[in-house]
Amino acid sequence: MAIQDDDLSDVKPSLDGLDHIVGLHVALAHGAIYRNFMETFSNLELTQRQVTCLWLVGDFPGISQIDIAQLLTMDRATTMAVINRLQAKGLIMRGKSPSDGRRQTLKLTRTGKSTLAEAKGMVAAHEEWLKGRFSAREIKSFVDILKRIHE
Amino acid sequence: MAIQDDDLSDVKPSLDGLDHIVGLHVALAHGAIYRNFMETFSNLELTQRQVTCLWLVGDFPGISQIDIAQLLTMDRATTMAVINRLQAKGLIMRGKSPSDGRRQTLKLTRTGKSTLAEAKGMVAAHEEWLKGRFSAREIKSFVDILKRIHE
DNA sequence: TATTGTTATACTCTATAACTATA
DNA sequence: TATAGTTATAGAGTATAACAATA
Repeated sequence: MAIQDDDLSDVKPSLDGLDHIVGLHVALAHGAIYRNFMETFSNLELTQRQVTCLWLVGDFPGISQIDIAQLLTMDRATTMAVINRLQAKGLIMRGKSPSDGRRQTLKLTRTGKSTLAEAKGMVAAHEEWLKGRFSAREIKSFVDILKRIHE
Repeated sequence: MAIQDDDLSDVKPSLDGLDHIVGLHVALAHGAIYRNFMETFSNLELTQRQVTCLWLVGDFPGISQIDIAQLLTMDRATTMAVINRLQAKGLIMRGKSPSDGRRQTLKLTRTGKSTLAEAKGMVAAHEEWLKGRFSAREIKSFVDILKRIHE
């Protein structure tokens, strides 16, 4: 008689059967990075997405929502939601574009500027946690592959 | 007089200033993979997480929620939510563990088994999309690094 | 006391659809 | 017609806190 398909009570569960799924490893690594990020930013109460958007507005004052959406591969409405949260926190101002009435111009508030500066320091710490265990060569190879996936 | 900090109207926004942030590339790659996955699974209406849990239950009939939570680094309540969705779709059955009354034993339903088989074929297609552009050596190096991040 | 499941609650990200204003 | 922003709505994942049952 065949073994019952539920006769696995003494088998220790593992991910072995899924080990070849690259997408799973990406998802798990992303989750680990996400958790360390949130821990690092527990004081500032900012998410990865929010810091990234803040950083972009800092780098390109007057940037529009659609620009951010395209750079981060987000939907217009998704971008709207993230920017709304940053505005509610008082970090970003919306204005009208003088050249194109359809566009918003996004800029950092005074608070936004100082918060971004602080956030950059924390991102550096978080990145050190992430990169510290790898050689520069490994990081380069890793980022090259990631870019070929998302670009 | 200094240049105004909003005098960037003719600058094309880019991610250049964030290019050194490894975590961002992981997030963007994860997003790209997520979107292709959802597209691939639009018929089956299953997410990455759901397929992963279904696969684990298929590999280890009788597995408990806490086992899954630990393998995928999820909270107990988060795992509960995912399993609830799979049960609502009729793919998973809950039972009592005979040896430990605190534990649930999770098993696939008949529908769950056929759905998992179908899902595995689609995961293969999705993984081909992901891995097709890389050499076996690149994939190995990539997965090695991802594992060192999440393990 | 510790573990497992459960429920309640909340927040973020994600997207689609439809509407408004502008180009 | 096309683009940008907006609003409404919905679903998924994530987590914390507190409770019940069990070990």
